[in-house]
Amino acid sequence: MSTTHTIISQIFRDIVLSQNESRMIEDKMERIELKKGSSLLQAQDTVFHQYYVDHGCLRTYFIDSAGKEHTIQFAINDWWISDYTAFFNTGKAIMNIETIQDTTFYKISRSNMDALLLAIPQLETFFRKKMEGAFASFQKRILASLSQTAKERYLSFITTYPNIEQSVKNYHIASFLGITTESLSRIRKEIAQNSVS
Amino acid sequence: MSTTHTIISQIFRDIVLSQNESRMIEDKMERIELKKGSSLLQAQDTVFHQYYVDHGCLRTYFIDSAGKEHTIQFAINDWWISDYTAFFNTGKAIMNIETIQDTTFYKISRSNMDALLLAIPQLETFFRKKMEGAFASFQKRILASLSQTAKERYLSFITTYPNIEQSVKNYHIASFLGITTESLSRIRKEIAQNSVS
DNA sequence: CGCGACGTTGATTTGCCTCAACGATTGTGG
DNA sequence: CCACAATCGTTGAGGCAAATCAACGTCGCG
Repeated sequence: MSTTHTIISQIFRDIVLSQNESRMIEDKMERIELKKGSSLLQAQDTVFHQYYVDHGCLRTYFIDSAGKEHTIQFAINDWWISDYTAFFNTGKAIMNIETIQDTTFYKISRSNMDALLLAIPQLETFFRKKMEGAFASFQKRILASLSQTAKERYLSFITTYPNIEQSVKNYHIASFLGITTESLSRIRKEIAQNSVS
Repeated sequence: MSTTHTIISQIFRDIVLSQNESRMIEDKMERIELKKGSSLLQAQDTVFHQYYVDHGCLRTYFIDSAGKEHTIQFAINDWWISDYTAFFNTGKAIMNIETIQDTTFYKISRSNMDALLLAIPQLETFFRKKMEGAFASFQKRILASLSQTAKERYLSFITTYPNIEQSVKNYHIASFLGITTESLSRIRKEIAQNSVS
């Protein structure tokens, strides 16, 4: 059993695949290793791929009209990531994707994915579930941004991503939470002080 | 051709359905008319249905820990709406759904939908596309909340929903934008003044 | 070692909220 | 159909959370 074969059964462990099906998928995905700070996708590019992170960390971010970066998603171990809005229509990206650590990931193109979906119908369910999960987490973020203070959002962030803080820069977290680095720094200070007393 | 039959071909006009298929769908959907201010779903309810609006207006909102309402989505003509996070898992709602005008809509249960998806595979694509559209609009909202001021969000709101303003109360719009009614009022005043000068 | 990137802290400003009062509009019963 | 109440929208004063601007530590790396 090859290493790649092993990773395929790991990625799709929710469904049962024959050896043949596994090999088909393996053929359509490409393994890539990149150093920290590499760009995978830039706004205006046509989005052909989605990515599965084996280890390391990717993030999607977008740059607003004032030139500020906003992090939309971090992807660590076992997460899928892309600019999905563009990926679904094979349209132009509005987001950027980059590695923020040395990262090993697998990529699959929209056309290869469509072929696999036809050949292996169970994958339809697999990707639909991933989609529903992503949808739910987006909704959760909207609720959070409407109803929570920056401090509350930070606390729930470190609960959701308990180990991410060592991996990512302060300003990445700040841009995910929708605040400045200065504000994040003050929030951390406040939390540290409260937990001492 | 019955009225209901007509509406079915209207709802699913993106795909081609045989008369038989149309009738199958018709059997699984229920037409409902409700007066303004009626509740369709409350938080904690198990979510069994999604809804297609024929005419009128529905909204989903959630109530945060401080008791404040936040509008997540308006649904007018030809929109689908539900608490999708819960609908997908047949789980408990965190949102509420109500009519904010006299509304005619159709509802379909998860189990009936699953049956239809099996019987009419094209529907899989139809609903996936709807899903992708909803996903994109959620993403757009996250971007907006991260990068735009209340005034900018209001301006893009009235562009996106040009005719909704007559139908919905000020405080519904405010709760959608994540601001207070007072702030919305001031924003409107400011815009009116600028357009005069 | 020294430079650049990153994080922290302080002073000030700003956008929006809160609280309060007051018009405007809508709906309802007599 | 009018009168009155309830609901909704507007305006003002004051406050607060977070942004901005600026300066200064700190850490890692060539």
